[in-house]
Amino acid sequence: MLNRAAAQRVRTFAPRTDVAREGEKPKDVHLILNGWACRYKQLEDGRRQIVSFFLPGDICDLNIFILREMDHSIGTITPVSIADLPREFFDEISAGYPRIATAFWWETLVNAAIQREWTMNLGQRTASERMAHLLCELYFRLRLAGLADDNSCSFPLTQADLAEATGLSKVHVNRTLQELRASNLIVLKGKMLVLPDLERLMGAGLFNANYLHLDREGRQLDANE
Amino acid sequence: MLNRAAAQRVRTFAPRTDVAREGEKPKDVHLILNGWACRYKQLEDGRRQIVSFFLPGDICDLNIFILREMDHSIGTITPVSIADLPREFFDEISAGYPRIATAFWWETLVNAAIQREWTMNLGQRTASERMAHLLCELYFRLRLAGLADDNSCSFPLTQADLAEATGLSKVHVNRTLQELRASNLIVLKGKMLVLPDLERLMGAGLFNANYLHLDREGRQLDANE
DNA sequence: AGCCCACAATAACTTATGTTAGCATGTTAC
DNA sequence: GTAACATGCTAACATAAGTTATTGTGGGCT
Repeated sequence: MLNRAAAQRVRTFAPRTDVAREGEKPKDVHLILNGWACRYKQLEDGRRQIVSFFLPGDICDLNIFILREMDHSIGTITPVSIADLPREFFDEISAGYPRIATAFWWETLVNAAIQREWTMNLGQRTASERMAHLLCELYFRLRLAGLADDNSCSFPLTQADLAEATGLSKVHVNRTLQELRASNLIVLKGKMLVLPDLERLMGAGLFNANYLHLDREGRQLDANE
Repeated sequence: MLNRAAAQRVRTFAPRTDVAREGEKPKDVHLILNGWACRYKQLEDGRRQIVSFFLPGDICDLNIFILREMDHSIGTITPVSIADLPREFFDEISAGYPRIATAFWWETLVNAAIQREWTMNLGQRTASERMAHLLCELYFRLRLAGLADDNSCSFPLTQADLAEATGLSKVHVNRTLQELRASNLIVLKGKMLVLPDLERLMGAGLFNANYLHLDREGRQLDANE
């Protein structure tokens, strides 16, 4: 179903380019087929915040076309291929396929939960907790998408990206990563992340996976674990 | 429609009590009829973050019952009355009332946008920008709900609440409020907030109302302005 | 009235994180 | 191979925000 719809229109983007910009009228819903992207917001003076990451399989803002204009931008991290799902696609589904419609609500609610957790992350966690937490989240999500090995995954984010996502300065991100390395919690080198002791990293980040709602019926079976 | 449904079951809560707790199975959707409430998350060591505020007319997490368990708690600030909307209510609506279903999507998407803006707020804005921004948001939302005068509104949050919402310490919240007072941007006393110069406060908070999506068809007419 | 308690205000001091700058390393293009 | 650029690393220093503690203030009880 999704695959058929996705076949309708696929576009590819170079790394570090915008897929959609704040202020534009949202048209289609985007399904990430491949690569990493992010949602970001920017202040007039240039300060940027990455507010979420999109991994393969993620859908950007279901039904976003109900709003008049984008309040954020979407940009790529790596090369990305995206399927554009038109409005009619969703109208059909909500009319005729209640189980799929429910799955869409699920996706929307989980994304909202992730956004809340980010709020918590930025508001309450220290730099190293925050970094550990973010790495855990990305690892879990990648694993769910079948894109992580037993304790490692590919990791295309630069320290500058991590800075924009965590609200820390680039220098402090570097310090924080050194600290996690020194504690043998991570091995991060050349776009590859290894987590030798996920349990301890989760502890260090006060990470509780409940907000990812991994327990949805049918979901658990798809995950590679 | 909403009113009829709301009549089904209304409960009242004392200030500073929980309406729902993290870990519980979500059952109904809550519609706030009266009073202020908030969504919050808590770390094992007690650190708390308020991740959003609920004002009268707000709906907490539409279709939340699709998830297996709550990943956050809902607590009251003031005395609150709440209507519980059962699952069947939403099933009926999405089956038979597409315009109302669309309105629900709108509510959901705007809440997501607010949550993103909070992420930005915590990640990039300084303490006083952050505080100014939060006050602007609450004022705009109250005005939309018909609960604000020309330049003032009732304001039941304590400095401790503001600290938990902004990720600042109580002491620093106090300092920050003093600073805003000294610049004649706010008058905050006895649960009443006056904004003598909204334009300047918005400037101080780098506040851009676009994320509230006040421009929805039909919405603008209801707002008291 | 007088007590209590939550809330607000300040002060003195500590610390986490930001800033600026310079250098090292790696990757891509020609 | 080497220029050019992006990314990563480190150091020295500056500052915003946190911490602890004390005092003030006002509203609600009995």
